Amino acid sequence: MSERLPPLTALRAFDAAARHMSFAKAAEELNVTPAALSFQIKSLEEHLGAPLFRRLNRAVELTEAGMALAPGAKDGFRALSAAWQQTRRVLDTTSLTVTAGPALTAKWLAPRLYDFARSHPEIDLRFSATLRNVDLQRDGVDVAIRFGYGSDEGLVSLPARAEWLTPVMTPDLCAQFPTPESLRAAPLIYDDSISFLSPPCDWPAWFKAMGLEFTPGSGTHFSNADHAIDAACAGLGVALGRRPMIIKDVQEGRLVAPFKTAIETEARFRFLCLPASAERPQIKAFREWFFAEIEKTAHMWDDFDIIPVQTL
Amino acid sequence: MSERLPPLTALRAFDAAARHMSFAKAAEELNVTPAALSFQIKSLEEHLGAPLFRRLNRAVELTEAGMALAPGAKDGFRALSAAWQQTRRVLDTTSLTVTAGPALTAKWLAPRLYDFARSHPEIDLRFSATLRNVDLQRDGVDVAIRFGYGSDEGLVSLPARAEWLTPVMTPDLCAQFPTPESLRAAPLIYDDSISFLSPPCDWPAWFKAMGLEFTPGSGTHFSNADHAIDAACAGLGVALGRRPMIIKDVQEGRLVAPFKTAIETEARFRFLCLPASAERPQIKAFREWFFAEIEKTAHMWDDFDIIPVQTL
DNA sequence: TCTTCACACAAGTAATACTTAATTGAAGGC
DNA sequence: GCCTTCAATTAAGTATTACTTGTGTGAAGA
Repeated sequence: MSERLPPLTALRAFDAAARHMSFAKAAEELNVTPAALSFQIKSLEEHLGAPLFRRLNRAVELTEAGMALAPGAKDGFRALSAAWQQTRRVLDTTSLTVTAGPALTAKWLAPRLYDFARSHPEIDLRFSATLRNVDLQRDGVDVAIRFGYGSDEGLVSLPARAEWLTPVMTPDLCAQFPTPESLRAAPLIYDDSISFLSPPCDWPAWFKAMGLEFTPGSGTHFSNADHAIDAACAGLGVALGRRPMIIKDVQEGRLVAPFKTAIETEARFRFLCLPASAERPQIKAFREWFFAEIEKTAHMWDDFDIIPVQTL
Repeated sequence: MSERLPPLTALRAFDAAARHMSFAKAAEELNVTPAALSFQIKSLEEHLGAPLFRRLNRAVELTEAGMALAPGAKDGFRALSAAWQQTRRVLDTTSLTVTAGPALTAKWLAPRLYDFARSHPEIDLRFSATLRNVDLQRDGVDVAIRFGYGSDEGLVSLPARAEWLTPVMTPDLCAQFPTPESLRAAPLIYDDSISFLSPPCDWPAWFKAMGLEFTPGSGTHFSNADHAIDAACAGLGVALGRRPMIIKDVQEGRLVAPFKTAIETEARFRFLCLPASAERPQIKAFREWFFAEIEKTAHMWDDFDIIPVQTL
């Protein structure tokens, strides 16, 4: 093995050409003329002592050697590029991009974010509500708040408080169904966004926790947790609401949570960021605000019986 | 984020400097003068708009930004380097480096390799017997033959025939201990190199397979399988031998395997190579020879009862 | 205090990368 | 079958980048 590495510009030219399978497109990506790119590839092939591309009529294809080089080159440059982007981001102490699911955004984050923005006017806050599990590195997102059991390989992952569910409804509806037993006759609202939980955290689980027989009947299903809660606010029925989703509506009297029993799941919200970003000032500020904000309302549920769903 | 990537030579200079934490040593690695390297780092810092190193009296240390960049840069260049080396190796159709454990080498491979070398005179064969699990990519090894249950992430892994164990001893000793029952009084040889197997494949397991009571007494222990077999050849006692380890000595009459019952483990020998190497001619030739060689002697054990150890 | 060590700077030079412009060679429309 | 178009190549000239030599600076250690 003569040397550790060939000329890097030539290698980058090869990477672009292999990804596009076209010298012209690769040249465009690198902002050079096709001639320059052709020359780079040629010089790399001379360096190696064998062709990397087979030149066809109006296309190119990789040789054996090219096929051996292409994936590693792609990975290598991707790693370098990611590292560089991350370095640029570390230097940026003003902007902060946060992503979270639509339900948490609507019911918990959005009403509170104004408070954060006001106490940190130097931070340029950008927000992206999506269900898609974004790639922090690739998508230029600094912080993600995600719900689930969490397998956050390679990320800093800080779990929030335990998550549990309790029935909520309008005060009017509560007058009609004042007891857990009577609830079985009430119109029930199902939140399908947490149907992935195992063991399940749904109406059957809650009734079981109360020691009540329950045969699932019909009910209204919503794919988003915030829609389920909104439906409950509108008096459509009784929803099984998660702590962060119901807190605002309960505080402001639109909903009541009359039965002081909740079922707890092991799934939680987690605060996620890249390790290299964990101590950046704006991220530290957001993290501290986020967890402080959760603690602020923790006392509200002191009189609840919390029953872990896996013990049912 | 202005551009995708900074000048690559500058980035490589940074990588070397960060790995050595010294501009002088980095310059030496890249075969340039310290001045050139210093200039490269400076240009990279200008590109970024912030310093990457903090210049101390007679040392340098990474800044926040430098610490963000260094690991990614290291990974990136390592990936590129590995890809390049692999590409060079793909072009080499003459040399072949094989590694295996000392026991398989002594008892199975070494006696047969001459045959392979003779029928492939064009291949420059290099052999490395070690227990260490070498990294094919890093250590420039083309093929590894390893024993175990196999978790060969990222490698082409071809399992050999099922592996089983049966008692072997010298003919003289066999006259003294002609039956499985009598074996309990015989001097037993233990091969500790397979003590990691689960469920265990040792003397208690074999006697259990025979339906015999057995209380483990003393015995001679060897850390290498080949030493255990050698001891059996010397008449020291009865060893529980694996198929590839005993075949030569049984064929040539030094040992006999009188009890036609063997215990089978799920662990096997695997033929391992890098995916990019799988179709290189010399590796293909070696692979085909290896598996054909195993088949050659498969008939020898046709009259054996093979009892999977996990059913015991 | 003097020496040594590690890096920085400046000027000049060597090497490399890139552009423009013309060329080849084959596919596809007419 | 001819012409057009497309993709890559080649050659010559130019711009840019990378490197060397030589000198300078500041601090640690003898």
